[in-house]
Amino acid sequence: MPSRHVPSRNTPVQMADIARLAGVSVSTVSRALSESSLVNPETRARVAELARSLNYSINVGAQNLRLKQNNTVAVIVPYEADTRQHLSDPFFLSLIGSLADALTERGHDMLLTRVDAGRLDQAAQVFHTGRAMGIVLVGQWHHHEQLNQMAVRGVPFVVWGAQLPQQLYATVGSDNLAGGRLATAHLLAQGARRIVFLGDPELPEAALRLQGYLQAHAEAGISPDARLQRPVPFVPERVAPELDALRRQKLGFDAVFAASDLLAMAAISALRQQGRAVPEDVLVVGYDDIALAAHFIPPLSTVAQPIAEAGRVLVALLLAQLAGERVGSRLLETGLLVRQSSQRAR
Amino acid sequence: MPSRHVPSRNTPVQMADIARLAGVSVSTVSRALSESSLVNPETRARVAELARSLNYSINVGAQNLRLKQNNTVAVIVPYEADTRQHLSDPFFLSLIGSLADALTERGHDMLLTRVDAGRLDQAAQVFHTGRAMGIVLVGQWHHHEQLNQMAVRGVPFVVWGAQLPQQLYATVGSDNLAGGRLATAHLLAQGARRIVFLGDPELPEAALRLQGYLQAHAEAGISPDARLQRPVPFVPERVAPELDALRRQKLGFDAVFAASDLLAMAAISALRQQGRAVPEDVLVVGYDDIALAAHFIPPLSTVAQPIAEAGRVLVALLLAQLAGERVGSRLLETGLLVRQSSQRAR
DNA sequence: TGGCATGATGCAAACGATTCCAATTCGTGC
DNA sequence: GCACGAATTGGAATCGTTTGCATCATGCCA
Repeated sequence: MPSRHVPSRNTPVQMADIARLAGVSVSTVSRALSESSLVNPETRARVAELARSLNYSINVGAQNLRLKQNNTVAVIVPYEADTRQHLSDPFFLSLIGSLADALTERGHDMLLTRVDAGRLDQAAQVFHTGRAMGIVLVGQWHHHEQLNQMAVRGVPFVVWGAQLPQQLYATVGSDNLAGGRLATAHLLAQGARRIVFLGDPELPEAALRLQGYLQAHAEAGISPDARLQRPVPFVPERVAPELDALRRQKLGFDAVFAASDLLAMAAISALRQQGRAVPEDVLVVGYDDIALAAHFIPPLSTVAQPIAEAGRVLVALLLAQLAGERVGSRLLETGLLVRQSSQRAR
Repeated sequence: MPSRHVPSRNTPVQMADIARLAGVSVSTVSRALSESSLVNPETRARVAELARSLNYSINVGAQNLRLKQNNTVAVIVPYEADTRQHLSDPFFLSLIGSLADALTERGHDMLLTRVDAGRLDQAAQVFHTGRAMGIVLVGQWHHHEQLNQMAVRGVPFVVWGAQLPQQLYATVGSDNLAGGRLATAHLLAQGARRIVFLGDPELPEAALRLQGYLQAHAEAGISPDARLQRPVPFVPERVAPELDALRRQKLGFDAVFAASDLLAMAAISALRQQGRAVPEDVLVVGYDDIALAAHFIPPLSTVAQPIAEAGRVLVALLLAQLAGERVGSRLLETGLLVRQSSQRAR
């Protein structure tokens, strides 16, 4: 029994159907639907009405093929194959959300893809197969050379990450150096003298934050203990063992600067396990300003990255590049948000 | 000057190019590349080699058009137009990550789209325009009727959410009723007697959790104070005002059951502001088991939803549906994770 | 009334692949 | 020596649109 409201068609209606019913040719239908001035206003209205009543929607695949166009952008998230790590860091997820918003705003489709970080070159496939007009690469990466090759081959893409020397592609990222310096200077100003750095310096972004950390020390005339710089991957589970190791090695510290909020929260939690209170015994600053940072206990001081802006800028740069412009990298401003986790109780 | 490694072509290489260079017809190239047994093994090898050296990749748009196929799945996230709320709840972001994993595993592309929750019917466009073979709808929704209509029209889709009566489409969701009951029963067992419920009962999922809350009370022979059921949207900023209102109204309570971890964390934070400690003064249980729940302070008791499984099941159901099977809804098991936030200090 | 600009429409060739069918070559059995 | 089947290959139609070009009717002006 057919539905009461809508006659269900098994085969999708297409221009030819409308043409037949309207008694015109497909050419005319095509022109009418694209508001061409070549077609008689009356016919145009008739066709438009018919299309609407038939619930017609154009086949974008065919359209794209004919027009050699495409308005979908691929957002690619590399993952570490060895850990088979899933998409989980709230910051990157938020960035994806932000990209989704920015792309929808501009009327583009977003193709979300994950690729093995080791086979990053195959990211270009999505472009070469014509599935996407351009690529936004988001996430941690150590594959500078592969990206340069992609750029040489003319694949349009932008990267969320750190700006490196000899770089043939455009990146968007927060000012990691300044961020690291801000956070560390703040901790020093609060009286901290032995500050642990948590983060993976193999990732350019984290490396720059570490550099900022060192720079702040230099500016304050303090030479940091290198043993307090702890290379940990961005996985919260790895934090507690690291802090335990510090304790076993009897390396005292009075503050922690973590290269991500997730690490910072894990650190606070681990410290609590050790019986050390934040901020009373140890000061902590994170990085990212994820949604939960403000609601953490204690509220987490952190270096804010402008996420909403990040999505917009990434998209803008990609589109500019596609328009033929020669675009440079963009550094987004970072700001230090001082909350309770880094304020020495009076 | 051409690149050292790869001659950069401005126009993408296609079958015709290979055919010309190999001295065969496009038909043969097509067959060779699809490993057809119709073509001579030698020619096949020659063509394959040529394709590889030219860095050829097929144009999937054209292929899809010809084959009337399509292997991209649209993941649609409705948003509330009035609040213009962005994609931010960690749970939904994780679910998207899980879907991305499940789809990549099966070799499908994922198109991420946001639509105005008021215009949910236009979600079907992505299907009708042929951009996607099917749809996964994720997120909060109050649009039962619109979804039923989509189902009637034959749009293939599955929904993450609650199972409702008179439902013509398939949903996947955790057992919200059981989850709400588990959490509440646990709080009651811990000695709580006045339990606040935080969540928006206009959303079917939250409504079921509330129903579980009531059911647990009934089973314990306790009649809950209706004034403790607070309808708040899933926005952390709305929690503190709600708890303040409770205080002004002098409605005492000794526990909180929040319909999401985000709300629970906001609640703990707000309580702390009021000078009430968790779990010493108030017990708290959340819902979702987001990554941070375990690292919160105190570690958050919560009802775990199996996120990784959720993605896999959603995809499996959609594909089954596309294969012509008549699929029913699926309820995923929920488990209560008791951490410190709900354990009365001894 | 004839010529011509103008407006509205249709035909057919693309876009880049797949596949049915016909054509060609070759080997083989009678 | 001829017919027939198998193995390869090419030609051409097709998927659903767009668009250059040709066509045709109409109106206007001389």
